[in-house]
This record gives sequence, C-alpha cells and structure tokens, in this order.
Amino acid sequence: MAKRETYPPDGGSSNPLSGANRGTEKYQRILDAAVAVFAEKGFFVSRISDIAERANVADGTVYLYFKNKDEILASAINTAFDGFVSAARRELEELRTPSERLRRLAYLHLKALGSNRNLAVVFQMELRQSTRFLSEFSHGHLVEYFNLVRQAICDGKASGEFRSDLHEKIAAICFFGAIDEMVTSWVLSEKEYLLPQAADPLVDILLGGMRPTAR
Amino acid sequence: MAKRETYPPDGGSSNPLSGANRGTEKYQRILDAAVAVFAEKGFFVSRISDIAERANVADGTVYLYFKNKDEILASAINTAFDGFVSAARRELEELRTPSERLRRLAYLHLKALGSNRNLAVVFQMELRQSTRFLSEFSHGHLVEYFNLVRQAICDGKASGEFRSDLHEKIAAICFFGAIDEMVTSWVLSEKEYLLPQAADPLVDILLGGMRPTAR
Amino acid sequence: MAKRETYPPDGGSSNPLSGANRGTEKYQRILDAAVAVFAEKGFFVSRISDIAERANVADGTVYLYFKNKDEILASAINTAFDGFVSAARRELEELRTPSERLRRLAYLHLKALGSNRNLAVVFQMELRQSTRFLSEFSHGHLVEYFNLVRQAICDGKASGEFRSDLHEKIAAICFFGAIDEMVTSWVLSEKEYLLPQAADPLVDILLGGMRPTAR
Amino acid sequence: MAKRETYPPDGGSSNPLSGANRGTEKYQRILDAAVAVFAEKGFFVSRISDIAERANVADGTVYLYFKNKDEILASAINTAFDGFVSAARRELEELRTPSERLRRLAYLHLKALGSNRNLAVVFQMELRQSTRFLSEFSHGHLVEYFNLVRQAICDGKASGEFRSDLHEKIAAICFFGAIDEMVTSWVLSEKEYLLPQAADPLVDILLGGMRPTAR
DNA sequence: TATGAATGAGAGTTCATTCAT
DNA sequence: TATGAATGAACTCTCATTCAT
Repeated sequence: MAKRETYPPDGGSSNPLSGANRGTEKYQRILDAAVAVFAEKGFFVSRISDIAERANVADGTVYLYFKNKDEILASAINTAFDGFVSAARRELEELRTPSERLRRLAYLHLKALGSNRNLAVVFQMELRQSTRFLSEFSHGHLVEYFNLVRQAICDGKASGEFRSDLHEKIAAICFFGAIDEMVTSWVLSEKEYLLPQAADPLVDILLGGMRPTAR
Repeated sequence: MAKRETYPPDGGSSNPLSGANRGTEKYQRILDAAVAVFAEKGFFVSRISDIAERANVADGTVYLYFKNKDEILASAINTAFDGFVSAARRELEELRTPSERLRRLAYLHLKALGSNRNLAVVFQMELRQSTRFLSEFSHGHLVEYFNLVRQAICDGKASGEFRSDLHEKIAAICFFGAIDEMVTSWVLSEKEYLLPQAADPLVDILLGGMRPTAR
Repeated sequence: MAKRETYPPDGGSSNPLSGANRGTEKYQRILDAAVAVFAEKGFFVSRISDIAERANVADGTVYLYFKNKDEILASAINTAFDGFVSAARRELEELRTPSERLRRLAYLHLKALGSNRNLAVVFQMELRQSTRFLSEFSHGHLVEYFNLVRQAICDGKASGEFRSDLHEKIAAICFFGAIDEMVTSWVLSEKEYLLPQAADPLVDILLGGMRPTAR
Repeated sequence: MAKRETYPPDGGSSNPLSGANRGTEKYQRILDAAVAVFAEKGFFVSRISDIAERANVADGTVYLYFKNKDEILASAINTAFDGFVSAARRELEELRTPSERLRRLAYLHLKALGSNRNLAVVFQMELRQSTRFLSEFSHGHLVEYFNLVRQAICDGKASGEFRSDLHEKIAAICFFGAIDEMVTSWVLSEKEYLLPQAADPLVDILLGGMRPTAR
C-alpha cells in the first residue's frame, strides 16, 4: 500500500523496463531529503536545490519524480499518513472495547511521529502553512482518522462505556487536539523524552472525561 | 487596548493634535489588511502589494509603519495575544475554583478567536508555519497562557478538586490542544456555527478526566 | 562671482521680502551638509534624508533650494570652482613671469582643496562619477582652468622661458594631472600632512621639464 | 591571459570537453558587456538588465557568474589591472636605465587604455566613484604600479641620472598623475587621436624635470 | 517658508522550472 | 534517466520627489 499517486514517470515512460527499483530508491531518497529539509527550514524557505543536494541528485532530477515543489510536500504527507491510517485500522480491528481502541490509536499516533522527528515537524508545522493546503488535506485523509475516532466514541456510547450525552464531534476534536498538541510540544521541546510514554496519562484524562459520571 | 509596541512613527510626537491619530489609524488599517490577506493566502504567498492595496495605501507606506513583512505578522500576533492574555488574567483573578477558571479560560479563548475569523486563521495556520517562528513565539507569549492553565491545575490538585496523580504538564497540553483543535476545526468548517458554544461540552470532557474517579 | 545659478526661489517667489538672508543661510547649510555627506558616502549612496538631517531641515525643505539631487552636486562643484577660478585669475594677473604664475596656480589649487577635505573628496571622487557628468563639467568650467595654464605656457614659450618645442596641450595636461593626483593621494592618505607644502617640489619638476635644456 | 579568479562555475570540471569553454566564453561576454555598459552610463546608473541584454543572456544568468553588481566591476578592473601590471613588470626587467623604464611604462599604460576605450572610461571614471572603492583598490593593486615607478626613480637617483634632491613620492605622483590625466583627456575628447603617441612628449617633460639641472 | 507623511516607480536578486546534452 | 546551466517572472524594499497642511 502506501500507494504513490503522483509522478514517477510510469505513465508515458517509453522505456518499459526502465528500472522500477532504481526509480523507487531514488524517489524515496528525494522524499526523505525533502522531509528533512522542510523540517529544518520550513516549506517556503526550502529550495529545490537544498533537497537535491541532500538527496545527492541534480536539481533537474527532482522533476523526474515530482511535478513540482508542492507535490513533494503533498507526497511526503500523504505517503506517511496513508501508511499510518491503514496500519492503524488493521490494528484497531483486533481490539474489542472502544477504550482500548482509542488508547491504542493514541499510542500509534505518538509512536509514529515520535520515531521520526523530521516527519513530525513537517506534520505539525508545514501541514498548517496555508488554509488552502490544510483544507485540502483535511477533506482528504484527516477525515479517515477522525472517522476511526468517532466510530470508537459512537460504539462506546452505544455500549454504555461512554456518557450518552457525549457530543461525538467535540469529543473527537478533544481526542485529536490533545494528541496533536502533545506532538507539537514534543517537537518544540529541547528535551529528548520519549513521546509514546505520554500516551497513557493523556488517554486517562480523555477517557475519564468521556465515561459516565459516578455520581 | 491593542497596545502598539513597535514601529508607528509617532511615539514622542510633540504635536498633540495632528499626527498621532492618523498614524494610529493607518497603522491599524494596514495591520487589519495584513491579517485578512495572510488569512486568505498564507503568509509566504501574500505580497506586500496585496496588503497595501487592501489597506488603500501605497506599497512604500507599509514600510513607514513596519520594518518588513515578518514584523507585520509578528505585530498582528503579539498585539492580539498580549491583549487576550492580560484580559484573561484579569478575569480569572475574580474566580474562585480552578474548574471555574479553566472553564472561563476556554470560553474566552473560543470567544476571542470566534469573533475574528481572519485572526483565528492566522493564529491557527500561520503561527505554525515554521519551526523557528513558532518556537520564538512559544517561548515568548504562549508560555504565559500555559502558566495560567498549569496554575489552575496545580491549585485544583492542592484543593482535591483534581486527581492527585494528574500529570500537570500533560493535562495542560490536553486542555490547550483540545481548544486549539476546536478553533482549527471551526476555521476549516464551511458551516457558520458559534464557536463559544462549544466551550461547555468541551470543558466537561476535560474537567471530567481531571477529577478524582468515584470508584 | 560665486553666482548662484540654480534654485533658491527668487524667480516665482510671491513673497517679495521673503528673507534673502535666511534663505541664503539655509541654502549654504544644505550645500555644506551635502558636500560632507557626498564626501563620506559617495553621491549615489547618499540619500536626500542624510543631507536634510545633517543640515537640520526637513527632507522637503531641500527641494525649496535645489531642484533635485543632481543639482545639489552641480551647485556645490560650480560654486566652489567658480570662486576658485575667478580668485585665481585675479591673483595671477599681478604676476609677471609664466613660471611664477604656474607656481602660484599650483599653490592656490592645493590650498583651496587642502583646506576643505570634504570638498576635495567630492572634487576628486564624485566629479568623476559618470562620463556624462565630467564631460559636462569639463566643457564648462575646467576649460577656464586649463586656459589659465595654457596661456602661461604659451607666454613662456614666447618669452623663451620654456622650450619652443613644448607641446602646449600635453604640458597643460601634465601640470593639471600632477596636481590633481597630488590631491587624490592626499585625500586617500591616512596621514595628515599639509597639502600646499607639496606645491614647490611638484612645480620644480614640472617647470624643470618645460625649460630649455642646457645641453 | 585574463586570469579568472572568482566565480565562473567550472574550476574543477571533470569533463574536459564540455563546460569549461562555454563557461569561460559566457563569463567573458558578460564582463565585456558590463564594461561597455558601465562606460556608457556609469556604474550606479547601469542596470543588471542592461548588462544581461547586451551580453545576450537572461538577467539571472549574470548571477551564475558574478555574486553581485559590485563584483562585476571589481572583476573587470582587477582582471585588467593584474594583466597590465604583470606584463609591464616583465617588460621593464629587460630595460637597463631608469629613464627607459619610465618611458616604457608610460607607453604601456597609454597603449593598454588607448586600445580599449570602454575599459579606459571605467578606469578613469568609475574607479573613482566612491572613496571607499578607490581606497580599497588603491591599497591593493595601484600600490604595485606606484612601486614600479618609485623603484625606477630611486634607481635613477642612485645612478645620478635624476636629481639627488628629488622627492620620490612627489615625483611618482607627478608621473602617474600626468599619464592618468592624459587618459582622462583622451576619454573625454571627441577627437580620435592615438593615445600612445602622447607618451614621448609627456615623458620628455617629466624626465626633464627629474634630471639634474645643468646650471 | 517649512514640514514630513505619503507615494510609487524601479532595482537587485532569488529560485522554481525547463531543456539541450 | 540524469544533469545542471540557463531562464525570466516575481518579489521585497528603497528613496527621490511631491503636496496637503
């Protein structure tokens, strides 16, 4: 999976056995270089030549794999996000209770970004660069993430695990926002603590607020 | 309100009648125009001439009031944020319980941004544009906001209102992250709902997760 | 003499007793400030606001006395040069031999610039800034200076004081060039020696080369 | 000849056939165009686009070969001057008497600039544009030129060819200043006479003034 | 006369993108 | 496929000049 949906010349390529492997390897190298450069300097300040240099290719080569600079960012984010969401969905399917599912989702989220600081920076910072961009992304993939969350909340309300008066959308926003801010805080922090360790105390608060009050 | 701290060329004006007001008026017009343009196109994509045009001044005039493009963004954010934080601090002083203080803070936050969509967009999007920028801002003003939250949480733990094992920093992050995501969601939403109305259900979840468990 | 030929509003002035003195005083202040600024930074790098500031007037006031930046430079040079040439001509008239006249001219030249370093810098540097400018000036005032020199050389040849095969134009160029380079060297020199003291040894060389050979 | 010392992007080119020549050719084309444009309009008034247009390249291309506008002027002057001084030094070594050396130096100077009017204009005019610039150049390369002159004068005094009371520095200034003014005069002159022809009569005057008096 | 805020044309420079090799 | 020299559109910022007060 992690379907690449953009540019590596597979459509109009006149060379039928042009070397999928080399192409793929270089594609990945450029993508990784781009994420690193974006993380370091920010999307708009990064130059194609920075990316090419870090990937050890010529400037022009970048354009054999990506249509333009925007597409590099989009590819980086989509590739990573698609991978994350489909992996998460598979894992969550095996878990029974909504609480377990949300706890696991938070953990996977923090682990995914906590293990790749550059990617985390790009997600937290660059993804928000322009209304238009986030808006596009939001209507694309983020919705899938939110659906996982809302489904769990919905199930929890049905099973009585969560309060019946819980506002699903607002609860999902709380859930995502809390984790997201956790990542931002980690990215901006000088200290090198382990992000996934924050999953449990964080989820304790959120689930605590979603469960029926004892009173 | 909206204390001007930087550039407008008056300051020590010895003429009490003339310049000060016009200067201030034009300064504000440029700032408002800039916020609107930034919100619409994003900081990096916005051109000075866009701002000047919307403010009905010449390009060069912008530079009589701001040193450069960066400073315009910084001024917009700092002015608004300083105003918000000091107003919030005053209001919170009058409230007794930590729960009330957090509830009011969430409300004020949502009201402040919910009443100025452009400013909200700039806060949610542009502030995060680059690691360096957010980092700077973060170490400047955002810390003050977080201090308000952590103080309330700390007080609540002391008074028994909140769980004694509550992780203060993580709880503060949950609080801020949830509200912040609420704003983002509102900004990206096509629908025109009233942001402050989300305060109560949102705070119910967060406080619920911070209180001692009945069990 | 030292006729001001440019701008101070005397033509279309609607105020008949507008204050020749104040006008003249401010005019001179601006001119002196301009020479100082030009000497320090060079004509093109100097800004009108630099000049206005040093003259303690508003930017706009400069334009009450001078049509534009070019005219300030032209006025400074012409005023000074006209004064120098007419004074020199008067002094030379009293001297009998061509040798004496050339010696005195060199001395006056070195004294005039040696007593006003700023003016000297402007003469040596800025006057040469553009072909067009020097060309204009050259055909204007410098010709008068050269005429003084050539007349003396011509007289010297007639009286037998100078070689009869002396090329008048080239000799005049040698004379002017040597003095001019003396000034340039002094301007660029860190040391604070007295420029007019160089007149005698310098003139000794030039006159020596112009006199008939003993052999 | 015309050793390239700064920017052209080849240097360590591993491809012996291709780039080096083209690079050099374009570099030279831009440099020549720049000298022509500077000569015509003056450094500050010249625009990069003027230079690019005359060199038949795009504006941006200029920046592949030169860091900025200043560097173009500096390269033009340094390249030419270095070439002149080292060639002159080699030629002078073969000559025995100080008089011959000075005569040859004057001739070479006038020939070098007399054969390239544009370069001459730039030397005479633009080099003097700002105190700072001339100052820099003066302490760099011009010193080498002056050293050649002073050495010859010094030798001449030792051999008795020149007066023992000759002030070396002033004599050197006379020598350089006379030749320099000769070039300036030629540059400004409408007439198309041959500059090197002025060498002999000019040097006759200067050497005449440096020799011991018969009397 | 004097001011100085406002103007806006214009310059240098950058860099995403192309294309001949 | 890969290169990197070349392109030229576009942007920020400066500053001479004007003009309402």
